[in-house]
Amino acid sequence: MMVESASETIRSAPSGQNGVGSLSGQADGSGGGAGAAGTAGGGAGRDTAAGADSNGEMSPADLLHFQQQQALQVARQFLLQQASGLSSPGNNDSKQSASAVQVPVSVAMMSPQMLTPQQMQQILSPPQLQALLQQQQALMLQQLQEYYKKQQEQLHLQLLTQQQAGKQQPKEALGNKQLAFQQQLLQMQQLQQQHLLNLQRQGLVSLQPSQASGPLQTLPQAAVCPTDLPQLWKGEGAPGQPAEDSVKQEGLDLTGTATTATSFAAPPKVSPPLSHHTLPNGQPTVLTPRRDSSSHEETPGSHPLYGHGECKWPGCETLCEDLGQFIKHLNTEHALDDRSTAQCRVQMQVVQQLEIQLAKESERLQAMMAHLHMRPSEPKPFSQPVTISAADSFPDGLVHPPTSAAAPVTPLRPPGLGSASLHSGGPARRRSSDKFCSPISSELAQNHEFYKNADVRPPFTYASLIRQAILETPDRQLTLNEIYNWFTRMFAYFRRNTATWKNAVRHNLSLHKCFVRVENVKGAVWTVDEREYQKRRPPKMTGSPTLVKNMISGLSYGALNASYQAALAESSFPLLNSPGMLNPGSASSLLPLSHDDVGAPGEPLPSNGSSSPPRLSPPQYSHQVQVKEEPAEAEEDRRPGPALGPPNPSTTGPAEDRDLEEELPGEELS
DNA sequence: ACTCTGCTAAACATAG
DNA sequence: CCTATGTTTAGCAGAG
Repeated sequence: MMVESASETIRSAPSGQNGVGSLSGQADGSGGGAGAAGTAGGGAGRDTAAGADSNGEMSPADLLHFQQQQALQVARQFLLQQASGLSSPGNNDSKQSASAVQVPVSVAMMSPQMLTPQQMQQILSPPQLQALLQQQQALMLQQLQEYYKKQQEQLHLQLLTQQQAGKQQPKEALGNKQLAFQQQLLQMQQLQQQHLLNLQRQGLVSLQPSQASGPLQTLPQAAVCPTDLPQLWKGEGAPGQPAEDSVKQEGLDLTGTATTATSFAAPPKVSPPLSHHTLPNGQPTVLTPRRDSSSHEETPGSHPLYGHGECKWPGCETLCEDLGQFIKHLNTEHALDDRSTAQCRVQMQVVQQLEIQLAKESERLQAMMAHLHMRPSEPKPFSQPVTISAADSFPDGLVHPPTSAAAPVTPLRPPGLGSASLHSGGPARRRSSDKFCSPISSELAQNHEFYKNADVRPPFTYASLIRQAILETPDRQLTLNEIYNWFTRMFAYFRRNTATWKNAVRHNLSLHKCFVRVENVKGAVWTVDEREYQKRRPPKMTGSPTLVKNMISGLSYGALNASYQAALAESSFPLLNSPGMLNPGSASSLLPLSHDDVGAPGEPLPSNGSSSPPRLSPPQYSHQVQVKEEPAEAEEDRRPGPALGPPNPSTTGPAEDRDLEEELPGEELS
């Protein structure tokens, strides 16, 4: 038990480095520095974004309420007018309605506030209603447009200033800022859409496509910002509710629950028009919704959902010869229906997941850079909007997408170290980076694609790489040649200079006691003695004082205990960080699993096909520890073995013993 | 300045 | 003899 918790704390130490973003606060010492920087960054970002947001002055909910109020007012006015037999000359609509109106005085005298829309409908004749609606529609649209225009101006202003400021900052920072702004923009669009929906819902706006394309055409379409999902689906369930309550009491609360259901109809409108690439105000904003999306071929005459001659609608891939055909296809196959909306929804989730991922990774990068003192690394606002979205992400147990987006996220950009370490080339003595390799499997897992393709020297020591290679296999043993293969398979860098690094590998295998050569039937294989490996690690863990401290304190109680904890820390933590786990959505469900897998450090990398079922995990782990017990190198264990022995079993408990039993026979084979 | 660690190079040994 | 595999030594460099 105690061990468990202890290992937890240890685990947190490396995490301070690796998962800086989230756990920054954890690490003390130097790690703490990085963490502090990271958090500071986040905070600043939040501020900035908050500022951007607050520029709106009105929250979506507020705006909606305001509009509802307006609608009510108009309605009241209308009723009053009708009741008093006055028809306002300025109101062209009133012409038709005036004659038809026979509003019971009793009703008219009722305070209009008491009227629900339904009541109004009962009271008013269709023509009257229509007139009313049109009137309101016009009014609201005007208001909306004014509001959004203002918003956009502000946004653009901000964007400009930010871009200028951003020039001195790292590209990615700028990119992120832009992203933030794009998101804001999208958010705005979403807002508009949402309002439209609300109007629609309230029956205040009829949504004939034709009509919608009229004055409303600038409102919805294209990008549905995932960030707004919650909003969208929650209806106006925004934080500030007081106004809403009052509105509801006034009777116009059609929205409430219905919202959730109806709002769903929103996205669909997205599909039909292809001409709408302009932004809300018709301004050809610089910020195209998905300007740097994968579809670079997005030429003027193209459609975001059309590329390489096929429909890019998720899961569609229908071939279309030309744009026209595609559009036809789009309108027929992906019209506004349940399926399309559902797909749209899923896509939103996907995007949202990606954005969350991006935010996390960015944050981590910042923290890493800060920690490395690579740059001033001012706090970047970028992560902010995403952060918000992340916070909101699944507010109300919305259908978490079947993790659709979850797993596939494979960051393909250079690992944390940034350009500095990328000068790979020559006799890179990037040992320093070894600090960061503590959670090697995590780092590897996350950037595995990157290393695989980029000719960049991995920031890991040969020893750790070899270990990783070995541990990745089901039986945690490899021949020299297999190790070579692993290197070349996993790292583009090791496809060159073979003589050099192979020599180094051999050298390391021989040199380090942690690598144990085991004679096999068909030759010799190499295994890892975790205990030895961990034993020599502590001094290296400069990056995480916490860990070192723990190790030291642990040593005082029992050397092995500490090293064992360290082993635990290293072997288990990375898994929590493995790509799949990064997704908040899936994390919760996966975590338990990962915990089980703790024993299999190699796990994260699927490449090897290794991995035996999870059940192996506990055994696996002890297995590693157990390796030392191999008869082959009994000599090594002798010294530390006995002394360390006692504490060890106590921690691992029976598992280890069991493993011993399992292992020994196998080993004795040789 | 010293030590530790890691990398590279190279010499050497051994087995197939 | 050649090659693959291991072992060992030496020098250099970065970091604490």
